[in-house]
Amino acid sequence: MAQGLRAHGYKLTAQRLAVLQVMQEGNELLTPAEVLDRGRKIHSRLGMTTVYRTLELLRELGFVRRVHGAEGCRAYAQAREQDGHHLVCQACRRVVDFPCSGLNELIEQTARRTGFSVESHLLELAGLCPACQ
Amino acid sequence: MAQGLRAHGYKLTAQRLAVLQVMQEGNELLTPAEVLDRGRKIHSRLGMTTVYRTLELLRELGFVRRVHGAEGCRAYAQAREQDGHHLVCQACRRVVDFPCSGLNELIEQTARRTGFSVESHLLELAGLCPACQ
DNA sequence: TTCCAAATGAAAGGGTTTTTCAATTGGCCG
DNA sequence: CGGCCAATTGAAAAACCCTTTCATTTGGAA
Ligand SMILES: [Mn+2]
Ligand SMILES: [Mn+2]
Ligand SMILES: [Zn+2]
Ligand SMILES: [Zn+2]
Repeated sequence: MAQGLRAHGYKLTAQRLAVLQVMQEGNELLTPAEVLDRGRKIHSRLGMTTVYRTLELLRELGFVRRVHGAEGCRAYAQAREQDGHHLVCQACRRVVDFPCSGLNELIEQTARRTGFSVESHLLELAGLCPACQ
Repeated sequence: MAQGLRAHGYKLTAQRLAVLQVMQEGNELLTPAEVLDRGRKIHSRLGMTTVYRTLELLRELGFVRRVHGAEGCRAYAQAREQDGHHLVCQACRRVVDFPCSGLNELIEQTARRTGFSVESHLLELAGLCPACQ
């Protein structure tokens, strides 16, 4: 996945590798402040600005996805599934991916009924993971 | 809809009526700042704090819904459809509602596969309205 | 009317995100 | 290998957004 950065012409800096590692290690939802905390344990010289920039970069490359849950509106989680969505545990913030399938019918029907062209969608599920139920 | 406030035991203040009217008049996405601007034309003595409080109140009562679109993460739009979702025009910010049907299968399948219990979901569509296409 | 809990908003507080810009550095090239 | 330079970084400041506080006002019941 670090190779993905190279492949897109981005430099492999210690800061980016630290953020990358943080996002790959856990499977919880992480705020930028939490990514900074964890990232500094890997590379002590890491600034908040870089965390913000790197998370957005990883998002553009499809390595992480942003989550707009109840728990604040800016959080990130690893994107395991290509073109998938997140299901978040409300208790422990664990995240799992699920594939985006079964939405097409709803989207097409809505487009037909409203005359809109649908360009993108945002779907998130929240609930309780097996351990927290 | 003002009656809805009364029915739930809330006072009918000029401020609440102004916010209510603003949300009912247009069919665009509105940020709290925009609601304040428009609301002040109806009731000049209206504060930002009250706008925030009233929008959240109207949301709890189901009269408006919050939208987490690309265009900032806090915006509100009138909820015409009970238990529906929003489809937003990326160009002019016009909003239409659509009913939430056809998601159950996806949700149940995801719950089964992950072991999570799904308590809530967030779904938004974005695209271009007929006029903007 | 009188009365009071509910409602309001100005001001202050607090946290988050972005901008700026001088210093640093990854990686290409000779 | 060095040298070079555009890309990258981060400290500081600015901008932004939202919430809390609390003295004052007010809707509506009695
Ligand atoms: Mn999808
Ligand atoms: Mn729904
Ligand atoms: Zn859990
Ligand atoms: Zn439009």
